[in-house]
Amino acid sequence: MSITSFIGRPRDHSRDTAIEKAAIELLGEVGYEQITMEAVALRARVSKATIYRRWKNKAELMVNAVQHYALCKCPTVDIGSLRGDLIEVISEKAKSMKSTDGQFIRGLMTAARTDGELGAVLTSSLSDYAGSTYAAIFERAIARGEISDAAKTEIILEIVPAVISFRIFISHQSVNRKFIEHLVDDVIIPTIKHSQGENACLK
Amino acid sequence: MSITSFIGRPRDHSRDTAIEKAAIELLGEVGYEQITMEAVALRARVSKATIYRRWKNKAELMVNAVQHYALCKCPTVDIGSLRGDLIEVISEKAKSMKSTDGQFIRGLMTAARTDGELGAVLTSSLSDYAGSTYAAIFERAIARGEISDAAKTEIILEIVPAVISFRIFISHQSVNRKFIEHLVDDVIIPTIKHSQGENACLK
Amino acid sequence: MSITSFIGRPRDHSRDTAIEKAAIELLGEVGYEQITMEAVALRARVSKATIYRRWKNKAELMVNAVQHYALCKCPTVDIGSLRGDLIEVISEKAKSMKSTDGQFIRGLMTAARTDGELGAVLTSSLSDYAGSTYAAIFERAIARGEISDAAKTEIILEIVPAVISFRIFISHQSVNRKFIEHLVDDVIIPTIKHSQGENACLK
Amino acid sequence: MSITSFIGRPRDHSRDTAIEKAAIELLGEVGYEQITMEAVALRARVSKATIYRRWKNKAELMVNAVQHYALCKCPTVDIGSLRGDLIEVISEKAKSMKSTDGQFIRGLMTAARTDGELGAVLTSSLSDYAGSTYAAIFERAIARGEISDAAKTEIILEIVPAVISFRIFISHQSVNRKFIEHLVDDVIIPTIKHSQGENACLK
DNA sequence: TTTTAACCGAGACGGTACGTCACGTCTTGTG
DNA sequence: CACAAGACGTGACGTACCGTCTCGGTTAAAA
Repeated sequence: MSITSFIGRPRDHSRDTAIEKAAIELLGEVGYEQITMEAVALRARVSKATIYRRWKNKAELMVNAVQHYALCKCPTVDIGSLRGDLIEVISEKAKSMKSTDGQFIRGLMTAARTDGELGAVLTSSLSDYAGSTYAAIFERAIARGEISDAAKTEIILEIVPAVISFRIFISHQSVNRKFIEHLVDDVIIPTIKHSQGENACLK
Repeated sequence: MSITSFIGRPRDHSRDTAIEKAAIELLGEVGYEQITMEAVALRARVSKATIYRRWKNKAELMVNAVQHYALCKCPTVDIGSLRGDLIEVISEKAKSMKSTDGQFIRGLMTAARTDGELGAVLTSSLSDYAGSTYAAIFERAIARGEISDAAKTEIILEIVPAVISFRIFISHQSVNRKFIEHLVDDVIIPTIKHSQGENACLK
Repeated sequence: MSITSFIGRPRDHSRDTAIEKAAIELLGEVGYEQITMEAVALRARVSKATIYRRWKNKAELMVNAVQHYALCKCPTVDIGSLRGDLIEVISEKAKSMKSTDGQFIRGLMTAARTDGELGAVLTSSLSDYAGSTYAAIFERAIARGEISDAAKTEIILEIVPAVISFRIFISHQSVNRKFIEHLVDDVIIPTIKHSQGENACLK
Repeated sequence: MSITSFIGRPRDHSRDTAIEKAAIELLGEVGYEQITMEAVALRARVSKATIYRRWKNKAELMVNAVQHYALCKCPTVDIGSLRGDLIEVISEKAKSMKSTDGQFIRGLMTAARTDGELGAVLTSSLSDYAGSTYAAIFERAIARGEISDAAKTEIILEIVPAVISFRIFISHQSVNRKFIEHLVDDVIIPTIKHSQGENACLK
């Protein structure tokens, strides 16, 4: 008398991981549409049928793979000041986005287009991915008294990844130290200060 | 005896337009990678060879098509105040991005991925596309004395399309009136004021 | 303590029959290579493993199934004359071959191709199948004194099924009454008479 | 002003031949269902698409290939007597059927099963193949006066290939000299004589 | 006017990946 | 052990699209 009585040979979930791992690696190496299901299967030491038993096509596989991967990647930095932390973490994100992670975003967008439903699923994973890192920074800034508890920081969580990905994927401009400092000093900080009320200037 | 002397039947440039038109239509209807060169040719009543004589591949065709299309779409608004103009034009852009133009951006991103060189080409076209509209708004605001000549507005040209496209294509959140007002009031205006110097607060 | 002492659950031989029955049915319905082991298993309410525990592959299963099926189908006719009996039984055979049994032959040929060894196995089963019916007819004809004991009838056992299956499966000509009479009157009877010696003509 | 105005690049019919040639060769080498479209394409130095542009599937390709091949293979023998000619040509046919040609027949039957229409097409090709050879033999026998003009030989054209293919493909018995002589002496010759009238015995 | 070379439509072609399907094997839990 | 259920590796299938090519035929500048 078992709780879950299953029937037939159970799926080997280690294969799920192997496949997603292979997919992620290839995504970083060759880019979304250069990826071959054959290649994924080969690298995961798995048959194509086994992949298609789990995901209905390439797009679904890739999105799921990226999701799972993204969820366990939350870099933390602690320079000691809001400005320093922001510049540091944005630099990190930009760097990673330029390399492997960038392929994720591209892959996600392409895949999400095919299946609208994947878009929603994507949202949460990406927000989590981007959000948790910044949230920690703002919390520490509040703790240090740099900014007040009342500061509305949500919009920052949107602006930063948006601007960076736009630069990298669309306008193909470099996201260098100078730009990041400009972004932090002239957009983010003023926005936060403004959100703390008119007296923000008087601080 | 001219510098470029050519012999033979001259290229029919009316076909260029027909092809790009077909490409744009299909982009809006089915999305970048569902587009078939066969389908473009069919709709443009043109042979595939005629397309490939003009563009070296699908990506190039699409990017060029979008460029030409974008350049002739610069909506103008004139509400009478910086805030009003911004809210109005952003609303417009967001609306258009949600429909046909949205496919452009996606198409562009996908296409740009394939050929890095296209990215650069893309940059200018998109900046022009987005930029000219906002530029006019800021100029009028300066003329009205709302903001000083010294205001650094370039970064706004980046933030706005970036944030909007991120919402629409990636996080799939709605870009409604409330959000746009939030963006204008709590990010754009503060950023501009800040760029005018410390005395911005005193105004 | 027996010579072959086995341990564990004994094989359920009722499943052997169920599987062969399913195989035969499907053979008649869809033809040899449209048959799926999955389908056989499903119809026999049996698992694929159970089939493969009994036969080493599809070909073996099918041949065995057909063998067992064939052995229990020996129509008997008794018109009262050699000519009448022959025409009658050939008509019957032809009719059955056109329907279900036809698939058998095709199946057999295909199966036999894969594994040469199956050919031999097949031979006896088919001879038995075809042979026993005709043998009875000739015996009665001998008993009636229509033909002598010395008549060599073996070759007839080969010619009749060969010609009929050739018509049905290869040349796709109809095997009608007229043809059968022609075959009996102008080939079979002369052949038998000839086998009884020179004096056959004198009869 | 041309008689046949065609549109588009014309099919390279040399490829038709190359493909069919490759198919025939492979049929002889590995047998019908071991043949891979990939392998055919490779050997014919052609792409798979080119094959599928001409035939809708493997079966159709193979049948057509065999047809074209069969039509140009009509062995001729001339020993000088009906009996000798028959034994000779049957031996030849049997030998060839056991090797390469045998694969044809098998392939044909398998393929014909899938598409009923192919059966008809097959008929003529096979009759021609088998028929023309025997026809020549009987004509010479008539010319020599061995048999009368009235001899009905059509049924022989059916019996011989039927019996031989039955032996080879179904009952897997050898078609040796002894059997062929038996067939000729005890079936074919008596049948022909019988067809010449009752007085045949008196000759 | 004739030549000439590029243009054009149509579609064949080589290539490559796709997603599907069936075979025969294997791995579970249960009887 | 047998058995049901079904995952798994393998390998062929037939399809789709890309970008190239090869035809017959057209078109306008050059000769």
